[in-house]
Amino acid sequence: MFNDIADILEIRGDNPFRIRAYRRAAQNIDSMPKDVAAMSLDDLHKIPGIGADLAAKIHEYAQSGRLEFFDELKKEVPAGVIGLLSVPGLGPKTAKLLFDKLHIKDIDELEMHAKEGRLKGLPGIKARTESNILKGIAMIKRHSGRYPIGRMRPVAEEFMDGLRRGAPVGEISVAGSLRRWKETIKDIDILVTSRAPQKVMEVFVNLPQVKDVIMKGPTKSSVVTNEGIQVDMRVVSGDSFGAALAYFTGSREHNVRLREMAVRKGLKINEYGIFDVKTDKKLGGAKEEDIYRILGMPYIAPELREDSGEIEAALMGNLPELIEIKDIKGDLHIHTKESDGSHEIEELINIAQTKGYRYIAITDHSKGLAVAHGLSIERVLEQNRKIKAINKKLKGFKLLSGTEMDIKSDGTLDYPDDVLRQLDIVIASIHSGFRQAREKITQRIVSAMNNPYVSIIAHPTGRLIGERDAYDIDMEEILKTASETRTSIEINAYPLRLDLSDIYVRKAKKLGVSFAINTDAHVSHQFDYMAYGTGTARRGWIEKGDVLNAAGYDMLMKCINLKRTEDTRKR
DNA sequence: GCCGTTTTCGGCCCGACTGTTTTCAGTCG
Repeated sequence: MFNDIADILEIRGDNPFRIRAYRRAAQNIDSMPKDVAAMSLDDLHKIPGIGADLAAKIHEYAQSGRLEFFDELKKEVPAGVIGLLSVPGLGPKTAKLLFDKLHIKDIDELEMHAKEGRLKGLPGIKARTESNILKGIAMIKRHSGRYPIGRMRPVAEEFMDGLRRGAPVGEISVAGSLRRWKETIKDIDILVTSRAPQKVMEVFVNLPQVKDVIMKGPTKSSVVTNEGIQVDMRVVSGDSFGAALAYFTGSREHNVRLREMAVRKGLKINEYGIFDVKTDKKLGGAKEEDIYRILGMPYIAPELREDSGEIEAALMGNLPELIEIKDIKGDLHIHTKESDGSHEIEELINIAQTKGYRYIAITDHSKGLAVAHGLSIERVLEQNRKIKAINKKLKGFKLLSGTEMDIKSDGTLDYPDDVLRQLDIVIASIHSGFRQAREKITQRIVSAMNNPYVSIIAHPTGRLIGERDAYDIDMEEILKTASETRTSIEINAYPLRLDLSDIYVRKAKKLGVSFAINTDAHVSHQFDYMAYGTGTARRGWIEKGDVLNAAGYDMLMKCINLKRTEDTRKR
């Protein structure tokens, strides 16, 4: 709602800083793990960017379900006019013009007018603008919104390969939200250094996967792929690479904070470097670290750059030592041919060893998940025996016998304790009853965590990004129970899941929860999904010590057995 | 509309590209 208000204020031509205040508040609320509707006025006021006025507005909406200010604004500018802003190249000034002069109230009306050539002749609009608007409308009709990161990474890699092969590039890097490992990505940002920017641009806009060129200048170009994905590229010289990377990686909010700090110190930051304002002398910019160092801070990892406390932490020397992919010692959630995977155990061991892992857990589905050929008690015990036999032959590598046990829709577990006891590790997860009431689903997971043999809750919210919403659970209750019962929460690295999500990961960490970062691999190449898992973990400020499968084998087994022997079950 | 070891009033990040303009506004990131 605050974003909509900001849009309307923008169309009205209101004070830009007031508009920014609404946007900043919206962004900060969006990244809150807590429901702001349940917060007191005092607590609301503590959220950065929310002062007396916005706190009162949130409160008003939480109490009455309405916001009078918003209702009043909508009388001035109909909701559909806000929608016009989603057309690329069409901003608030044009939206206002179209609404005032032609009474265009939504995208359909805009398309009609444009097709009939009735936009031409308005001040500042000629044939070119009209056709650009039509192109923009066609584009948002094809696809609007964001793509899951798993879809975007490979596209970015293709572009970078194409540039490396065909263009005179030095350094090359993804930037933007892709580099920050956000779970969904709007467009791909690529930064390169080159002494021949024009040449790079020519190669870029002529890559085979490019369908349309949105803009093309000497240092900055944007294209759209055949699939409708926008790719922005920026070329700078080597001595500006760091500054440009920082600028282009964002987030916008993080950059604004840095630049504000710079201004107070008599400095200026842009994509070319960090400068002394008075002398215009360049103080740095070849490396990202320059910017942070000159502002008096340690380097802040891209995943943290959301203006959600990382700058304060950096200034205080309290930044986390984020987990890295090389810290991962094994994958604890893997399927074999026995259920719905593609490989035999022996093949999986080979793949794991090439990854440098010290152990993996074999966790096929349990009997309740018949569609995935879940293992009967007999089959899982047979697999357990087989794993123990293989283990004897392995050197410097351990195989854990496990299961991804279904938490059935009535809340019971799919295997009895005397079966679970024989396995090395038990993951529990939900595959049915997604639409049950909040208390019911929460209770299913809580009671699974209260079982001493359940070490990990896999994909705890069941969401599939862009396809299926999370089921309705009381996350607070689940994270609290996880912490109390020494149950790890999975960060499922499957790119469509990324479940637990970054915001909750950070909250869980504050509650003392431990994590397992697992790929849920069903086929060999999915072992590579681990990077998405660590990316999400890093966005949640996770350190090596928070992660079960960053521990060595002995410590891992110690953690699992601690819960088993302690028996924290509520009786 | 927010915010303050420079300020409770007066600031609030910075630059590239496009299309329409004869010098710049609008849009975007």
